[in-house]
Amino acid sequence: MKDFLTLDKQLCFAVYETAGEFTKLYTSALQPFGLTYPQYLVLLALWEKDGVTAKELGERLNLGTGTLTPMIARMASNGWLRKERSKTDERKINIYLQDKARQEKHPITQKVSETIQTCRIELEEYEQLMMQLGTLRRKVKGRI
Amino acid sequence: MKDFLTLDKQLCFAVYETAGEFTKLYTSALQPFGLTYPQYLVLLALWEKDGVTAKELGERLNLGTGTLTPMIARMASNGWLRKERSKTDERKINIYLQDKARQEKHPITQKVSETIQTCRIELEEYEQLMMQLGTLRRKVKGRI
DNA sequence: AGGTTTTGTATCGTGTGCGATTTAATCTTA
DNA sequence: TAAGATTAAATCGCACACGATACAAAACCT
Repeated sequence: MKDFLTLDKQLCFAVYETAGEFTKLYTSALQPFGLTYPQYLVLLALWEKDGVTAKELGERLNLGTGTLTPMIARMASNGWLRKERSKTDERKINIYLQDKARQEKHPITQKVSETIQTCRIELEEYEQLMMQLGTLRRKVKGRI
Repeated sequence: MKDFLTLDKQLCFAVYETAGEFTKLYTSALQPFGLTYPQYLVLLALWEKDGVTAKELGERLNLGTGTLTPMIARMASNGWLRKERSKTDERKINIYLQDKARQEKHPITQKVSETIQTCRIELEEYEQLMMQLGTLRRKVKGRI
């Protein structure tokens, strides 16, 4: 416990660096489609459930309106999605995929899948990490 | 292997989210000192080895000049560090800690250490994660 | 119903993060 | 040694990411 600072430095940094490497990998895979990594995460969320409000999307992705609003605007102007003010509650914005996003789903996911597979991550490794990162994330989040 | 896309989504997102939670935790711990999380990482690197060039620092932190140059400028104007052009090679910039950074080292690391300890991360968990993240990072980095 | 509070978005300012370009200094090599 | 290549920083443009603030619509409340 006495070298916790050194250790801590390494864990926070390990997560920080790994996230950076993922961003670079996905950026290169997505670049041909004119998508950024965070935009791809938005598409992933919408491919699972379309027509959600900005708030729901933000909760799903852990992003606030300060990040999402301009991002949604960019993606709308690039033809990926469409904003529509809710009829029943004028405060809400519903977000819908456009045809382009539905049509490109397979090529995009195919390309990403191929790219990820070149990393040769073992299934066991994958599952362990998912579990441990989940535990870690909950602990870190719970403390704030 | 057939649900790799779904799994993949979850791993990249798990790393992405965890990094975000760390950022929030550190941001709140460092805010009293007027430091951001990336700036704290710069200090950590310099506390270990002072007087390095911008390039060395960038390699240590995995950051390019487009990120580091303005960050160093901000930290210099906030009194944390000092830039000095190398005498022997005028292209290089050496970066030195200022007194403030040396004096505040203990209070800062103390506060961070306390904050991290509230997460109650087990040593075993910690070491496993460090190892697995290292492996993952190398695999992801190696593929680009 | 009308005032208050809450809620959902939008906007703003600051700080990363990155690829591409630029500039100046150093190194290479013919 | 002078032209060309390489290297180290700086600069630029774009896209997150976040906290704070603003604002309008809806809900709440006697």
